[in-house]
Amino acid sequence: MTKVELCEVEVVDREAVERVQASQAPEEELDHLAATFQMLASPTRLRMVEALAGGELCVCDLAAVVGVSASAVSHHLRQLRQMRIVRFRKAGRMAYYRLDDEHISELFGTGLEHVRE
Amino acid sequence: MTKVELCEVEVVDREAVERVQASQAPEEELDHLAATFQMLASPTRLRMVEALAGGELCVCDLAAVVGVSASAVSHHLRQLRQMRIVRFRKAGRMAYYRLDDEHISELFGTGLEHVRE
DNA sequence: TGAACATATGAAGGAGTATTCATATGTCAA
DNA sequence: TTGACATATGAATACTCCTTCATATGTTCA
Repeated sequence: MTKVELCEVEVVDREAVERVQASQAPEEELDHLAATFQMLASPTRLRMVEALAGGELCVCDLAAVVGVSASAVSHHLRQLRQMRIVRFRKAGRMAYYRLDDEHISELFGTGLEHVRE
Repeated sequence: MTKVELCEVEVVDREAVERVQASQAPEEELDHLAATFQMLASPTRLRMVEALAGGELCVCDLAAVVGVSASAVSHHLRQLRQMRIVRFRKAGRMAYYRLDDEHISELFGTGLEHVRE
């Protein structure tokens, strides 16, 4: 029996451990949530989110705001789309992006409050 | 003049770009915010945060809840401490951790709402 | 004091990520 | 229809991160 197994078995407060374990969200939900926060874990993408909080923008203008290439922005936008952080509408050859819902700006705002305090 | 420079200069909606750029948070704040979200971008740390949302726990019990070694948990806790996601009190050789403030569970809750909808 | 223990930390390997470059797709305008 | 353009995407490289293993620190108890 290794030390690791001991540590998992000989908990200090077994009741608390079991209670907390029982209330944990399902694994796929936590994976999804982690992937969502991962999208907000990049200064470039945060700039994009902050920019879109002010209204929709096309890819080119978004690239200008955050100061990276349109290619890089497009790669980021695909990820943000996949995690439903942003959605977009096509208008001819342009694509206008906006935040998906109010949860996103709420996350941004709460996070900013936290780092500012 | 390269294509990238063109794309940065020839924006579609110059006024929008300048307005949005002017309202962007300072760089060090966005870096800090990105690092904060990074802390929430791991299923293991999210489990830890969710566990601590139910009250304080010692390192060993936290390791038991999330199912990783005490060493791994300790490494994570150090990062979470540095970003002020958690704080702790020492009691003899034990260390009891809790969430730093209500922003953290708010972020967790808002994020969970988003992925569940 | 010395052994056992809870926690902390340094180093390292393997996995994942961001950006760039090159190119593809689809749209507009001449 | 052809050329220019906005956006999208695949591949590759450089970079960062998570976990494990080994070890250190500090505390309790015999």
